[in-house]
Amino acid sequence: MKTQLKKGTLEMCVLALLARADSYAYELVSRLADCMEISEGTVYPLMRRLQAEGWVTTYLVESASGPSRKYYALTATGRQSLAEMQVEWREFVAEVNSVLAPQAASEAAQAKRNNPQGEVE
Amino acid sequence: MKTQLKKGTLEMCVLALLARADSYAYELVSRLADCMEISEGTVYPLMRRLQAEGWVTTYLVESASGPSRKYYALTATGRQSLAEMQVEWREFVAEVNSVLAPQAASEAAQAKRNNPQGEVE
DNA sequence: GACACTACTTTGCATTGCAAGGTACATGGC
DNA sequence: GCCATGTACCTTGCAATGCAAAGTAGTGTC
Repeated sequence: MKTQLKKGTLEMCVLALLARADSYAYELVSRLADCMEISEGTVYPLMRRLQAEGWVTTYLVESASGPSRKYYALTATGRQSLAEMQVEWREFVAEVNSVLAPQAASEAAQAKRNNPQGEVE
Repeated sequence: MKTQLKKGTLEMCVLALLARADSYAYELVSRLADCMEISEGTVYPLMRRLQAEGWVTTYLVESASGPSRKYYALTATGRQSLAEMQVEWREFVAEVNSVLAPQAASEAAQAKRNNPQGEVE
């Protein structure tokens, strides 16, 4: 079931990590493992998709001990898309929560208004 | 993109609606439309899946004006599964939020502790 | 009967996770 | 040198589950 929940969120999570620091794909897998998991079989096609969208660029860095690393950096377009995804995510979470418990959802909406990062709907 | 976000959540949302009142599939579509959308092509196979899992039972009710309606009712097993799904959903949301903004996520975790419905992790 | 609405159903497709398999490079042990 | 291990990259087949589109059936209205 978790796998299905993840669909649609991993791109955004990867972009969010890259917004904080450039990474190579293998490193992203371990950085993400702290909070959630993404498999290697997923991350490479995913990075390719992000690149095709123009959301990331790549550069190679020689490694002192091992193969060279292909780093990914967020583009301005990618940063913009990440912001839009985050808005969509928040709206989506609110929608689901309003289905699960309409009363609790309105409390969550209040908490969101008090969140400095949040945007008033 | 929204479509992918929805994957994994619709079963839970449908169970949540049924927890509040029995419904027939077509009605579920319109009840859900208030907060989020589910297409007809989705809801019927989904109801079949829920039934196969033993989470819902069905009964037929003659309609005064139109074809008879196939109502779905939540079973005790379904109610249990719904509760488990909700726990998983909350954990998942927290995970994603912690990736998006590690600091804001810890604030959300505090808000969750103050939520009477919440469960302390 | 034709049309619109309600209610149900199926099917093909697109998308995107995962697991498994593989390649290449560097290092260390035998 | 050969093998094992770890790092880093990559591909492929599959499963699952949304959606759109097509269809059927019952009822009411014109």
